[in-house]
Amino acid sequence: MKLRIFRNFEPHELEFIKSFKNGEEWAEPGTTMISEGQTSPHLYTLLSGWAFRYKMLPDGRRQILSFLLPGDFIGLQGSVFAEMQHTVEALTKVRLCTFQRQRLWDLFNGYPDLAYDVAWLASRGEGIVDEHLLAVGQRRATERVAYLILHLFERCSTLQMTVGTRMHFPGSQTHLADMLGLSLAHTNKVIRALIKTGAIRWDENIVDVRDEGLLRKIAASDQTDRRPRPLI
Amino acid sequence: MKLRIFRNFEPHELEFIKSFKNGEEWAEPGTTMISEGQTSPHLYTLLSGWAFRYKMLPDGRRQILSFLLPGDFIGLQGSVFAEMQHTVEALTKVRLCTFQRQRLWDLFNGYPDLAYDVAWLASRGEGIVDEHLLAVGQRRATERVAYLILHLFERCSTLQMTVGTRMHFPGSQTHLADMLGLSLAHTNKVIRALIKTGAIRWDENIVDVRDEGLLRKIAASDQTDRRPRPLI
DNA sequence: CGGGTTCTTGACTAGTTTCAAGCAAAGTGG
DNA sequence: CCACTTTGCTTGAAACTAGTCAAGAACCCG
Repeated sequence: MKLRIFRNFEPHELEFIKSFKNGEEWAEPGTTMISEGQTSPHLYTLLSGWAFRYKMLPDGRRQILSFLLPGDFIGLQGSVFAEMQHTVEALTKVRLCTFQRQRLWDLFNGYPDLAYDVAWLASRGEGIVDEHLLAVGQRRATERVAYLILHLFERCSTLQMTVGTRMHFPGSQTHLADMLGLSLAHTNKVIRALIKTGAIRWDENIVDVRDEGLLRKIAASDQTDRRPRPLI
Repeated sequence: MKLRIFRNFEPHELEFIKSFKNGEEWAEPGTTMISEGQTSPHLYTLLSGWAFRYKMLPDGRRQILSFLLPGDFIGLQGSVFAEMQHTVEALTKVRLCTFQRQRLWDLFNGYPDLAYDVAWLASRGEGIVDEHLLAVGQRRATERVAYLILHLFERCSTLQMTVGTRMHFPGSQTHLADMLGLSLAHTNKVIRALIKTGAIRWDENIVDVRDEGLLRKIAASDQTDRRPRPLI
């Protein structure tokens, strides 16, 4: 998986990444990789598959904070902090690159460029959550759904996980609802309505962005964001 | 301002911080310190006063992403990224410590402990936004307001900006509404209702948490978070 | 072939927004 | 120093968005 969206690394960096790397693991869909309140001994990079971060209220209401795609760091917050503030769950079967959390310190100590990349990824993560907060706080239901589709489509597109105007979304509508702060029933109605406008199609987990311009108009969105990213 | 909530620094670190530091500035309330889409040459640390980060939709709807209190970094995202993804505005008169953005690289390069602290602050920032997203996405109006009061009170308390159970909140109800994703009118009604429960009082920008337990119960919240933090 | 998800839809309800109006406090300018 | 404007707070009534409840259909799994 050599994408030009990843920046080039120096030989010594690659060497460190190799040594930093602890191993690879597979996790089945539904696996909880990291739990809120716990101190995980590992850090991960998502190599393939989808995952998501979420928080829950005592009574069970769940807010999905973000979806994680290949290249995303998992558990960084927990390694800088003491305990994780959120839970991470695999949405599909997932391949992970595992790191030892203690070695993060070595990284900061000896590999400033990589440390910078880590900060970059953390910063990018916050940017994504900011964008979600804007959507959930200010957009109405239809706009929100349209926004989320565009957001996911753009990220997938960067990772070459799209085929033309189509993208595979492995989550259920419940996942969308929990991400958007909407009820399942209403999320469904909005999706149906969006399909009727002709902006998208939606069959069997395949989302087809038929009319991106229209979808953007519906989302009340202008944002575009395609910057190169580091790979760790 | 020597608080024990800040960690101790090594002499060489203090020296670098001094050299890293570019100067101090004052900004009046309402000043836009950093604009979305722009590349600011500076990074800031908030030394005193309140500020807030926000994003807007094309039609003017505004989502406040977080409030910034003394010790918080401003513009970190923009310095790691190319351009800022949000706007930062002073809520009160504000004292800032300014840094040259380019020197952030020197920091990562020569001061891994400080770089780690920067990552820590970035990570903490994301945690705060996560918490807000949970609130805006899942809590209903009354719970949200209660949550936000508790959140601000705790942060102020850590910074010793509270007096007993009272805290000065320099924002207007419009700011609260824009943070919570509620209309101004409804925010006001909810605040009135909260006062009636006896959980809080609210006079002239002074919020008095009369019954923290009750407020927590209303917020459907358990979260507490008082960890030591680095000062940069 | 059940039994369990996920999706779909409709009817009803409730939480929130919108609209509107009034009031108090704080500026502003003549 | 007094209109006059502006800003922020407060409240009520009406409208509407989204939630809740309920039930059926489609699909998958064992």
